[in-house]
Amino acid sequence: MKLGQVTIVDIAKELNISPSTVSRALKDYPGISDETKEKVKALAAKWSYRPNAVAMSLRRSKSFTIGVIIPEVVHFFFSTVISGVEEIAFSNGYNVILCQTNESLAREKSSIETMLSNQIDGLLVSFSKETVDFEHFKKLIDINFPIVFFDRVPDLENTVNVTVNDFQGAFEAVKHLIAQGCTKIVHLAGPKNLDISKQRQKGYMEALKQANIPLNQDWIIECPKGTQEESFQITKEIFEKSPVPDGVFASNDIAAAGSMMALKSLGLKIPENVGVVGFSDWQFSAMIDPPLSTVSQHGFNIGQTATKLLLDLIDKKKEAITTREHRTIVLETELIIRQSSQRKKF
Amino acid sequence: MKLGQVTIVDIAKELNISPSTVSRALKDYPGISDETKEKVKALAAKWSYRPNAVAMSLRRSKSFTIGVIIPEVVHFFFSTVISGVEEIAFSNGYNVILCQTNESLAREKSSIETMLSNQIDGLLVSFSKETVDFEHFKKLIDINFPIVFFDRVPDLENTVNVTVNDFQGAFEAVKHLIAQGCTKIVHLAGPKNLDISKQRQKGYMEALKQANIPLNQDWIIECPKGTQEESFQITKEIFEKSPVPDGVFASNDIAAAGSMMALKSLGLKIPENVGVVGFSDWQFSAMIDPPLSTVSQHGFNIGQTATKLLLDLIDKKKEAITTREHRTIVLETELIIRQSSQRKKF
DNA sequence: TTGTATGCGTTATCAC
DNA sequence: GTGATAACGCATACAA
Repeated sequence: MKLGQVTIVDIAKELNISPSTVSRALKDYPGISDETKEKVKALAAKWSYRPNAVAMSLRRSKSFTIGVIIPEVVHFFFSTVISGVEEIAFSNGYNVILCQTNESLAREKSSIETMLSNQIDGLLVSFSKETVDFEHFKKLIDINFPIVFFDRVPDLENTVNVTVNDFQGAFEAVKHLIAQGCTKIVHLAGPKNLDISKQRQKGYMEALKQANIPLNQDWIIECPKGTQEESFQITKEIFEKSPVPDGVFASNDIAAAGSMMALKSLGLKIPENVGVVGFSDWQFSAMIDPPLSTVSQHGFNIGQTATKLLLDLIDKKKEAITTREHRTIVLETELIIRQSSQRKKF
Repeated sequence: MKLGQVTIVDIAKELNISPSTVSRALKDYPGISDETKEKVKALAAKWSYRPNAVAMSLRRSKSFTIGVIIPEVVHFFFSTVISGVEEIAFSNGYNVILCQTNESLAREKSSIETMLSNQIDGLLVSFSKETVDFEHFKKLIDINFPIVFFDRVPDLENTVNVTVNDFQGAFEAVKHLIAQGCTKIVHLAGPKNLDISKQRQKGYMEALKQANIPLNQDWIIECPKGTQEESFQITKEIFEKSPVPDGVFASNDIAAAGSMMALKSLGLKIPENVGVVGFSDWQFSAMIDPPLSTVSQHGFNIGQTATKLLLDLIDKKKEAITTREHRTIVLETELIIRQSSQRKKF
């Protein structure tokens, strides 16, 4: 019984055969006698031989590892996505190596470098809020490196993206608020440099337009940080002015929750005085008071879809199919109506 | 300008020097002329040379990668831990490769195999609820493989563990409930095979004992799944019987939330009729109605601490210090008092 | 059916 | 100061 890592050579020596025979026996190559196979496999099992994936990576120029770059792990949506990624990757024999950027561009760049150094076969990215220039991604795309963007997608050519229909999701959320009798609806918008923020804002505007409600630019407020405190503050300021709004559409649930706290502190009732809808369906959203209506993005599904696409790209690359197509998969959102917006029942 | 991966050999050829010289120049080895260094570094930069970490791993038998095994990514506590792990790993030049077991033992085993195959330098583990036999870990510990357990720690010798003081946390939570006037306190316990569950239950019992409150075994109910639905159901059943309890101490916040919903549905007021305290301080806990009192575990800190310990173990192994010590770092918890348990103010 | 030789990219150890 | 060589563990083209 050997200590530490047993190699193919150890087995070969013990059985007085060549390493290549061992290698072939272990992989059921045709043209190896059953007897040899048996012997090799038995000893491999006995010594609990474990192939060295690093050596295989080097030899075959393939690591069976994909990298995932996300802004933050501690973010319900992203952790859901990771879960989906991990699921598909694992069942296809791939490993997942993870880096969070903490919304920093510098960290994003260095993480990518490290991952490339580690010979990842492909990359899954949701870039940071600081990322406005996409050169570091463009370089990879130009050399046809498999990469799939999700949720936050760049304005670049020849990319493969997975997003949800943010426009439609926002549109329906606001349409719902209007149907519930809201006419003065504030939009707590996300960071301006993210396309998802723009789309959600567009959806908001389109819903107002279709209902012939005039747009009040003062009621579109950017929440760059997206924290509760921020939206708490912003909501307070707006609702202390006149005219007082009767609806809030927040671009994420955390902002919505902060907003709800502010409304409560002002003595306003939800949904009677103000209807509120968020975005993302965080885990807490069903549990707060009142339960928050929101737009679900199905993060698990995004993760799965993005990973499947990435594995496709990796396979295609292997087959030397170099025609790279630009593709964006848009998954549908789902409006989840809870109490925070149900004014018609009250 | 070369396409694809540039190697040390490419640079050597271009400059008509040997690969070893290039290697040394890049790492500022003594005994290389400044001129050569300049030339090499310039070309490396120009061609954006990126060292092949896989080749280095093979050569040096060190991958600068650590594996993390957790039950679920979509679990606020664990995602917080990951965040801490990633932080320390990254700043020490290590990569993090992640596998979730989904609470399955089979998956736990195969994940570990894969990671070992990938030559990880160390392992961070919080094992699955199914894991009652620790042979697969024992094997690793016996060969002195660097491994640190966190949160859920095994009953094995010579392990390095990071936990929080679950006993003390539970003790203080229940003591607080008693101080708030609760005398009939139910305990929604965690899975029996986890030490953390046992500790929390002990803390619960000790607090009762010190207050001379007789223990009612019927009021310790195991919630093996830990879902909201489960604790909702269990709570309903208990509170429909007589005598009706006036306090709930749940071994996690999700269970507490489910319990609170059940209480509300029974027309009971929180905290007036029933005081509730949870465990873990999930993100949603401050936002539900009423805000949930809970015991914070400081997951980020756990992740950081465990990773630091692991890197220590890895370094020690390198130095061939083989005296393995058994060590358990116990981090303190923090009782966070919110409305769900504040009966004295009402 | 099996063995030999070579190379994946890097670096430590000699040698010059 | 620099170069040649071997080795990390494995897979495979080519021999036998």
